[in-house]
Amino acid sequence: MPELPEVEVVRRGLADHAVGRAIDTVTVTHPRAVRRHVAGGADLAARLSGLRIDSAQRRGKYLWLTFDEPGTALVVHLGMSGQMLVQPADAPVEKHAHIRAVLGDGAELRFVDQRTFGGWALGELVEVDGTVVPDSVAHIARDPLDPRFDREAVVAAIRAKNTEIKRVLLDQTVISGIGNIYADEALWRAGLHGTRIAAELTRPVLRTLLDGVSAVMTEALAVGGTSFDALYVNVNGESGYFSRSLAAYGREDEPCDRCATLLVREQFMNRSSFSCPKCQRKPRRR
DNA sequence: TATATCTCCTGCGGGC
DNA sequence: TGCCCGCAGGAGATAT
Repeated sequence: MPELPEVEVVRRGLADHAVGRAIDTVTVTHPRAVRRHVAGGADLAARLSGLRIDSAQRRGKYLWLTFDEPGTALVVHLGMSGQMLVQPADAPVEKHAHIRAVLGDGAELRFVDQRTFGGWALGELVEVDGTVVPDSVAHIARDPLDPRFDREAVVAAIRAKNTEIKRVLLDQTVISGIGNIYADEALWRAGLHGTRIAAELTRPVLRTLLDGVSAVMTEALAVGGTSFDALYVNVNGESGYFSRSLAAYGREDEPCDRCATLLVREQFMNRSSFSCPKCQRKPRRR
């Protein structure tokens, strides 16, 4: 499941293998992959044709390409299973390849997405808080790897929320890039249960939590991100290795690395949460 | 306005 | 073998 480290790996791959190349033609074969582009797949294909890719950028789990046409960006969200692959044009077409962009030198940029939660859309670049981002990304908060990430401002934003801390970590308008996996990992590192009320946590505790978020993402990025199966790969189709280093996520009934208590799985927000019942005490109420 | 819940989607694995 | 069902979860839509 692509979260910030996985999306950053993909962005770096696009920077290495797609930037500088021109787009000849684009073919959209699944309308759901362009549902966020309200003018439709034909419009997206026509507008991309002939553009040269100038840069690959990212905020949180969103990434976008800029072109030699100023002000225009191709916003890409990988959803749960999206892949951006740069392939030789004669390589076998993947079963779930929904968009194919033929690049000028014979390669193809392909958007492959089994569960079709992701997609492409063209957007206008706008300036928000001193940074230029696509308009559809304007509401997304800075992520922990952003050089202008303001930890104290995020601490204040979290303490303003009268809801569970895990919900807040997953709220991309407060802090971006965190999904279910890294939320569980950061909460485990901070010794916090996800149902603790955000507004009741102290500033030092939240600073520790945010430092844990940054650390786990940096460590994951260093080994290519987290892969459980073939659904997350970089632009060359290779998986990351951070799943071997996870301390909480997916480790139900395994001993906690700190205290050896067996980790538990609980339902939260219609998804699974993993925690240590000893290190991460549940709040008394709720 | 803030918070909570629902919905979309497909492949896999388990149970029968 | 084949069918059914639950599960995985990001984010926008809808409900409270």
